[in-house]
Amino acid sequence: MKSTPTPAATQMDKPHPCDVCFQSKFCLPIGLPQAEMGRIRDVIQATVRVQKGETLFSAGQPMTKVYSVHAGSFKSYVTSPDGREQIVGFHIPGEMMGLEGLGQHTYFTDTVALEDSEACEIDLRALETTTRDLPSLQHQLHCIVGNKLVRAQQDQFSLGSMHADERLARFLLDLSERFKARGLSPDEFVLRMSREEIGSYLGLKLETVSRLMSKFHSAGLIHVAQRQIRITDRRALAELLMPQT
Amino acid sequence: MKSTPTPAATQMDKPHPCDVCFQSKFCLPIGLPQAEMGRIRDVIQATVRVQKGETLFSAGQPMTKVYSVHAGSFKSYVTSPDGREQIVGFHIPGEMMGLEGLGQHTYFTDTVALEDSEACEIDLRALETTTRDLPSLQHQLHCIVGNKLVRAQQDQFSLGSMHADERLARFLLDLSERFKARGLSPDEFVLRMSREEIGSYLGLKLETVSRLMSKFHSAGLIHVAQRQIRITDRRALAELLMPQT
DNA sequence: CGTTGATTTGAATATCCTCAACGTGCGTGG
DNA sequence: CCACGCACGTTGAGGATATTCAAATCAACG
Repeated sequence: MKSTPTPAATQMDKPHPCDVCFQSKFCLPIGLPQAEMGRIRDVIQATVRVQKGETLFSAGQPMTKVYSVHAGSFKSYVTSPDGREQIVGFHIPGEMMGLEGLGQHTYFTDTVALEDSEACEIDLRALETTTRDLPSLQHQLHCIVGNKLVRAQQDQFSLGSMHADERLARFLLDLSERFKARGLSPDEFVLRMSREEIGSYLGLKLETVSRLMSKFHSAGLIHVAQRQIRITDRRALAELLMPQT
Repeated sequence: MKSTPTPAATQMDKPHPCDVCFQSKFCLPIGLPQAEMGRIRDVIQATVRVQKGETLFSAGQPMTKVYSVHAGSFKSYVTSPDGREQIVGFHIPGEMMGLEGLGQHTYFTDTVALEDSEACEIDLRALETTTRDLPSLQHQLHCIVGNKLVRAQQDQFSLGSMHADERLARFLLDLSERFKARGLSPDEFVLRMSREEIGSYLGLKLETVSRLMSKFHSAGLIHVAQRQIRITDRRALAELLMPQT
């Protein structure tokens, strides 16, 4: 399954897509010394292909790797003893998955591809060793987990304090921003997840999500055709998040 | 404000209370070489006293330190642009605060003492430097952030998939476990936060929390007298979390 | 004691959910 | 190429859960 055959150093000019997660604007700026970039790349072991619906890793499994999305998209969900599932995150290219296993060395979520996708494997041992040598990589890792924690807190806010329509608006705007950060169109994109999956993530039922999509559509905030979304009135969508105005 | 005057090495026999967060059962077992323990202690700079209601750090502030609770308790909350507040966590002795700032070097929550409390300051630079030299400390830090991420996902499950009574039951059982892990009674304890604060954390209104406390009380699950709680039927409380049984 | 803030309790309401029916798009196979 | 079936999505009506508003009670503290 190894699909990174060329030594890292030879492709310095053309960044490997997996570097994205180490170069996000929130973290280190691009432009590290080449030697360091080479070593950072070396912790990326291989690229695995995962078909739509297939599981990348499961809760309870011993954890030896973290992953970054190379192409496609994934969902992560937790399952309670009585079988209820809650999606705790969607992942698009450049984002890391599996970090919550850092402590127990056990995955805590089931992570499944939403479409045919590819993920980069990063060996945990190699990552830990290399971060010790390479302060810039250490900092990068801290950035990533810090931002994961921030995102989790934002999700908590959404679930705990926002109304259904605000949650959906935030979801759409957040996705839009993330696409933009990856160089994709922020205004027009395809949802890779079902209404039910969106609902699970937002703590809503699929019917509620559907109703709100229709409501946003007829209010002229977005154009919806199945999973194809176009944001037509970003400002109004953003204003939903500030109810008093 | 410095209240750790004695060199770390001289008090090896009697662990400093702040070590707890570096020795949790979920992370490294106690019993590191003394030299390492000494260096780990050295990253703990000082102990700050915070009076009830005072702020330890605020969202948006530049972040140079993380903190661990030495004594007392804290709440962390996020505030939206329109002024709504959502408590995203309570912290008891041995737990770390401020880690979500790792990425942006900016705090993302307001963290406030629920009672007169003490927190240990840990300089971020010192922590980063020392973790590079000390694999055991690096691993410890990874454990802590990993467990933070797991906890955040559990909170997301609670907020997104559980009913009000289940959320409160989980809250009480979770607190109970954390007290137990710190050597305190798991069955009888004092809530340091108001009904409103519990409600904020659980995504409920204070009246709902109050009603459920009363309901649990009359159902014989717990004994409630203001903020004094005694868990009288742990099993029944736990069964609330598995609705089908 | 009287004031203040926190908590409890009640009644009416709103939001979101459940159940159910219907529509739409897409792939498969005739 | 069209028809069928199936998964997904939409829409409606009624109901449940948690909220809002309001009032009463309790505890702490000067």
